[in-house]
Amino acid sequence: MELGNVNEKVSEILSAIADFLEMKGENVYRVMAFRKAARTIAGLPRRIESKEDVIVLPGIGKAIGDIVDEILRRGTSSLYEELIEEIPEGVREFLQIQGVGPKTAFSIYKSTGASSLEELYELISTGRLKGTGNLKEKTIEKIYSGIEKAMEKKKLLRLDQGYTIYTAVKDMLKNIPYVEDITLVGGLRRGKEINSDADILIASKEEERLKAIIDDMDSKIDIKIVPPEMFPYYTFLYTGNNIHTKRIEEMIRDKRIFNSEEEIYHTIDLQYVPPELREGIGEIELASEYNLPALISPSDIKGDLHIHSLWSDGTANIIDMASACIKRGYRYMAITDHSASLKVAGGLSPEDIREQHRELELIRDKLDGFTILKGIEADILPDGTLDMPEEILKSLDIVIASVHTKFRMEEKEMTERILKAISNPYVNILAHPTGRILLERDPYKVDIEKILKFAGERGIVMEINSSPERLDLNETLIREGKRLGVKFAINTDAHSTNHLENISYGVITARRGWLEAKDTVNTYSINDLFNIIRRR
DNA sequence: GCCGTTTTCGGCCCGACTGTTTTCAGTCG
Repeated sequence: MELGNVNEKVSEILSAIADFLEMKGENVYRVMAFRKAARTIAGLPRRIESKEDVIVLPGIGKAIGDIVDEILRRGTSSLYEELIEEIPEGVREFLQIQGVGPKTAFSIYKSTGASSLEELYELISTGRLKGTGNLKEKTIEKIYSGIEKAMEKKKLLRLDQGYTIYTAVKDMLKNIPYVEDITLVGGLRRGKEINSDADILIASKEEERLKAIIDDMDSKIDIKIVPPEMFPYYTFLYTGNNIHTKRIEEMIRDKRIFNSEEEIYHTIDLQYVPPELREGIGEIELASEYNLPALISPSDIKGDLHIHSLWSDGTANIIDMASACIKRGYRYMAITDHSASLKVAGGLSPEDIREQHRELELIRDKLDGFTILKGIEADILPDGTLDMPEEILKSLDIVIASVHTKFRMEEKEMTERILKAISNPYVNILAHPTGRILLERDPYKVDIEKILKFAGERGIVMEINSSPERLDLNETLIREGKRLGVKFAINTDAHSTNHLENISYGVITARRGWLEAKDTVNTYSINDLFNIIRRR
């Protein structure tokens, strides 16, 4: 088994088992147990070595422990093998189609034998899905449009998926002596949240030899090999968008040999433009005045203000989350579990909150120089009220509000709903303000301009959600918000200690939005942060 | 499948929405 990927592999097999069991109509709690175990293991900060490492974890007992043990020993599980004997692995892809769940996926396979999105697409295109199983016209239509989206999605890469590929390629090539340098270029290096491929640039004098090695790589990897002396120039050329690179190229004329990317900009008397800014939207003018924003960097972050724990749907307890934050050099974190109405996420009732606070008091005393803020991620109900009584909100250090239900409201309604919620004097932060899930769910219809304006005027902090699946706000909205005087919080919305690492995606997105440290409240000291929050 | 400080069996995760179901099954968040 590949080093470092053990947890992911175990987690992947467990979640496949969950999917297959669900398709077969197994007891939902058994299914949930596998799914939860998969999530817990994926979120662990340490590589699991043995059964003993996992059976101590919440939600993992002897049965799943034995399965993990088997995967660790032989790389797979006999339960998993039995299941894919019955249902081909490709049938799981059907679950990615909007509106298709385990039951429909299984019945499509049973009645047609289709075992991949492409096969299913072919069946529908040629009208052969009609009359099979109990699928009627409207459902088939829905599947048809969903399947195109799902196939499209298969071709695209989120930021995290792109980095994973890059890391793997880098690892693979690191011991080849004639690979002199390697870098990410293209949209991924600029931090774009969705890309069609991972553009990678390699410096080598032995293009042909190298080509033979990288020839059969994934279609989503685009590798270019250039002579080492040209590496800085091509790094520049393949990184910026067209507008940016064309303008710079006109300025540098025919010169191609540089010692570094920095030198390219300095040669033409420009300030060095960081990759995230190379979008051709005014950065060159600012660079010519040496007046680019002093972009925020990961080391500016002093704390995370949106963190879940075992109290709701997180997979780690509060003390473990705190330790992980301290390890990152943070000075504070806010525990913001879900509130009561979000039943699926184990939302906390007012009584739960009081109990959680008793635990927090105990932990607080043990942590020197690190502050845990008592918080909540309160659900914004359809009418714009929060599902937490005022007396609880009053007792908290920080209140995050967010929408988790009724996504399909009309724009006017949704805008009013959110405005009402952030008018609540106890609300400090609006979390994931557009609700999008990249490649899965569109943002809800909302007049975001109006929200940003209101937030700017009233001192509501807008969240940049660092989860690579969300990354809302995007760079355009961040710039717009900044113009309207909005302050931001770059949060991870961590549900496990591993998720804290996602902060880098939030920071790169903030940089694309031209943010500086001072625009972001979680770069402030705890006292300054408290001052901002208390002003509400 | 997991869990338990009155339980080793019997609860866990629920409500809204949608489609073709005339009384509910499947999906989603």
